Amino acid sequence: MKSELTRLIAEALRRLTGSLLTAPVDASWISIERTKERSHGDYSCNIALRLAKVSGQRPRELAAAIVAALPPNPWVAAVEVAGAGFINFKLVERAYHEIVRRIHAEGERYGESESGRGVRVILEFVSANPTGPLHVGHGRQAAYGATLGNLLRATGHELQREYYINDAGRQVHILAVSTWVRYLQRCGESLPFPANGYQGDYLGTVAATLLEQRGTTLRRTASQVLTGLPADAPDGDKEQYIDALIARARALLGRDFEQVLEFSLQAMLADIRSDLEDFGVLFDRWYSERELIASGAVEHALATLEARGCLYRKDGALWFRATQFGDDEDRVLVRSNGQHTYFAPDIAYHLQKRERGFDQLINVLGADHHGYVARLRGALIAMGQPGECLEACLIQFVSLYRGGQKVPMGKREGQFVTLRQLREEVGNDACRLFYLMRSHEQHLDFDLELAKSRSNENPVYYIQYAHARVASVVKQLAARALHYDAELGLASLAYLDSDQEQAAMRELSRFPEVVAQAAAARAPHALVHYLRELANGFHTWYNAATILVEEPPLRNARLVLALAFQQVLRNGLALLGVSAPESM
RNA sequence: GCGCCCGUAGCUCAGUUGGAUAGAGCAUCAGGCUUCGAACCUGAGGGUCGGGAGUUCGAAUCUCUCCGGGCGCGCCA
Repeated sequence: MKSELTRLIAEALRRLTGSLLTAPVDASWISIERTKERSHGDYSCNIALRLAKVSGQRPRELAAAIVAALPPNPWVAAVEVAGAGFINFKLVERAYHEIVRRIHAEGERYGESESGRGVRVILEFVSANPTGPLHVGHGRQAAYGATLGNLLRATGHELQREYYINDAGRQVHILAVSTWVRYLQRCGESLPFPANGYQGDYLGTVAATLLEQRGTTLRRTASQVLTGLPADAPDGDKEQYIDALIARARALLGRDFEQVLEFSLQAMLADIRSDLEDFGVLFDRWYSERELIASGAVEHALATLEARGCLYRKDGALWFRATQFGDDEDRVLVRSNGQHTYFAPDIAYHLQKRERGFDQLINVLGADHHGYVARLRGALIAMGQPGECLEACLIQFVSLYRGGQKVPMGKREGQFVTLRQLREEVGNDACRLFYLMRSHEQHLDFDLELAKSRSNENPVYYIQYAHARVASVVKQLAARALHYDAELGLASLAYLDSDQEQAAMRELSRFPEVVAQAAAARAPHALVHYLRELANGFHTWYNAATILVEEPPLRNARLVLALAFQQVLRNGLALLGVSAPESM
């Protein structure tokens, strides 16, 4: 409809060119918007206001001239000039009946569009280090990424969803040694847990399983482990200590060290995967950093940078000239000890994403990673890629509140709340919706009591209830020995002439635009707000009108509208990953 | 110190190429079920859009500045 009206305006402007307008007007200047207020008609155009300046006309006079020059159109019932010079369109009723028919015909596909056709997108999200369970912050990224993926698919993008597994590097060695210390403690050895180890209780469980499977074959005495090691924090340096401990573990365990590592890693990954799967968060591929490294991708990336003269050696390390590409300082890629930093494989991974043919690289990241974006983009540019192809969606932090009190979440002390705990406490539906309710750019206060409450204070039920209410009406049909005649209903849409019904059809027609806009703006929360308004429209109408009336045409017309509501609610909830119950 | 994000009703927040009288939910107050589910609906009160200046027909939105909060600035990941 918008494009239809844009065409009308463009045609009118063409007719005025040479008389009122000296130069042709670019079509991109024409914007058609939905009116906020019913009295302003259905759509509005501000072109006269925008052109007033360049053409030297008074806005209202120009608007009147444009209106006079508009070609006739069967969908437009009335056009008028209002306010400072807005051109308002009122559509014929049939235009809205058409929407109801479309929803009926398209069913679960209603809302989809082609705005992203031909665009290949790789969406990387969560990608949490496999060194512990996911926490509530990851949960927000998971919900956001999953829904953004749904929105991108719904708008025709060619999408790949990936989880990048950081299964190489120092942190997995720390994971292995942390598990081993827990294991030794379980064996009865008395030794302290390293300050820089992974503190959470979960490793105790992993160690217990390890003990079951391997018996005491991995046991070494505390003095074997500790003798000659530097002091741990707070007296010494926790980094030096953990590195020495890792070296000692390797020396004492030999090849078994790798097995402890692998065992711990797989345990963590299994936990993360099942957690996400239970949350309805799916990936097309789990991409292993180790496999990436083994494939030679890092050498390839370094060679690409080298060939472009973007590397240099200093203090025995290999540096990337990041400052030449928008970063604050140059970055080390290969340390003086020969080990590469985490940054090197990351560059390789993103170069490879481009080489796999993706146009857009969307990364969903925690807000604390924002400093990292410029660096990565710089590297892509340095390797000859367009910097705009990388897009970072930074997800702000989550605070949990219980009864007005902030729940302490210290990751260091291992007392953070896990995603699993949160899901078990409030349920997946409330969890997904609460995560997505607010703009991702906004710090989120997650109220546990509110999310759990089965009351009118909880927005989750408001939307689901509207869906269930329609199902309930349909069930009533049988109880009253009536049946639903879709054909009759669709032929009787003119009976839907109340204010609520007119407003309902207007609201329903917005859905594809909302989906497209939410996808384009990477803003799933816009969909939540729309669904709330849609549910409000339904509840208002439901309270004002009786659906199951005597006259068959009116009854079936209202049933068609009710089912259209239900369809759009269901489609929207599906995009959010929230269930649409028939009863609750 | 430098950089990024945020500041809108008592509380939690929408408001994205600058548009018409700044909107929701919760909370508060007043109403509505012998009728398809009251987990609902109707109405009311509540605002210097953090302060100030600028840009223009028009600013919550853009620019500058100040104030206040969050986060990031490693040969850690």
